[in-house]
Amino acid sequence: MDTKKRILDEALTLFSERGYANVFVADIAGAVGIKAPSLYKHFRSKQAIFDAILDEMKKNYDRQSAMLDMDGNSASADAAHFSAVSEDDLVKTGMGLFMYFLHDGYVRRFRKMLTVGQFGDPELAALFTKQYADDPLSYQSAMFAMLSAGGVLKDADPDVMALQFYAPLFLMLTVCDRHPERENEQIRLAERHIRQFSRIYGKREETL
Amino acid sequence: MDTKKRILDEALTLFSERGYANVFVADIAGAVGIKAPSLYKHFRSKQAIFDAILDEMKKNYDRQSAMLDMDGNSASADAAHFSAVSEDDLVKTGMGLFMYFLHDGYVRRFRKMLTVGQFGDPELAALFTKQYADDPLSYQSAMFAMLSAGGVLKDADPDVMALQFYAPLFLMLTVCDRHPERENEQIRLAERHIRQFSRIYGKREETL
DNA sequence: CTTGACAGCTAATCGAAATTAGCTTATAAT
DNA sequence: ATTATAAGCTAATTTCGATTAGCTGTCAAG
Repeated sequence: MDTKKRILDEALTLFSERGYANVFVADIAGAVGIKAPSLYKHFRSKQAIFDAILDEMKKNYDRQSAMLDMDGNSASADAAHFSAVSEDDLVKTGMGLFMYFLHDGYVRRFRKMLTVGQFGDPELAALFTKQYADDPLSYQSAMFAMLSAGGVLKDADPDVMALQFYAPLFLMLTVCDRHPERENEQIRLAERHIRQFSRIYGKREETL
Repeated sequence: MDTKKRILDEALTLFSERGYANVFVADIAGAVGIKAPSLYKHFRSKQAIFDAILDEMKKNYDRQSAMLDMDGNSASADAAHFSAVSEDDLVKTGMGLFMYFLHDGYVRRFRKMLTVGQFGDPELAALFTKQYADDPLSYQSAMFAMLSAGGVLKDADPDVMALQFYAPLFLMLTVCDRHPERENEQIRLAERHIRQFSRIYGKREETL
């Protein structure tokens, strides 16, 4: 029935673990519980499976970023939202985002697949940069600009603030992707990072 | 003559651009100006070429990190070195490091190769994490600890300072690797980052 | 001069993996 | 009941890319 979906799902897992070239159609079939030739009842080729995953991902990302206001265009939220943000608030939302990226099976596998497959394919490279650099930075930059305007944070360059807030989370994600056993260590570090960020940029004088 | 070296050099370029599996021995041979079978006069197999690159890289890294004191063990430098560091000093050394990582052909191609090839191979994943996360962080953490002790910077968690200093540079490197045309934009951003970092953590009150 | 190692070449060979052919069964609509 | 379609299987077939065989020319040592 939904064999087609199961194929996409298992293929994504395998691609994200070993990369496109190191996954054989027989592996995908095996994971689904069928034989390789049967895959061709559902997809024209191995490449078509990959492309289908990509399409689905793009749809998902658009939906998700619409939901989270994570895309670059969002000047939608207004300053009121941010006028009363505490350190704990920042930690909560920051860690929430981090944990979501870290643990959501779909997001995670897709990130790994992109990391693996990107070079040589300009389209993939662009997608990677958009999703994991430009969009988050642009969203957070807007957010920090409002936090500054709202008097919650110091009045510093919001692009740089976004960079200093987000880049550490990105680096820790890449570490976790490669070494799942270091997850807890990285989660603790992430929290320390956000707290310190909040103290450093916060206007209120809290103990340093 | 030094055909062997030329093979390693061209292979590294190709691997870094397209990944191991997408490079054919014929491509490497072609880049060197010979035919595929002739490669086997110099290396036992395609894998042997890859391994040789890796070995050479490890040697280079050890030599280089000994030179730059970039490895984890270096508590060697003493506080005196750091007792009188200005914002411009930090910018100069930080940007120097950034530009070196960005432009040095060898370092750059190796980083891209590791990025591409890492999953599925635990040894490569470990190498990547060591070279591009743990070692720089640990070195810089030590450095910031001294800068704090020396009264140059505020007295904050040095691990987090290192993370907030280094991770943005790392993120910008990955952007540049995928989109060379954005290099200048990223270089400017890197400088803004370092300056702001220095102001935020600096003890002297400079204009914000 | 001649011999042997070296580095290159062309023309096989080998192997692995994707894809196709063609058969079978089940199910659902006519 | 019949038939068409979907989805699976086994057994080819095809393709492609790594590797091997075996020949050739060069050049330095003797």
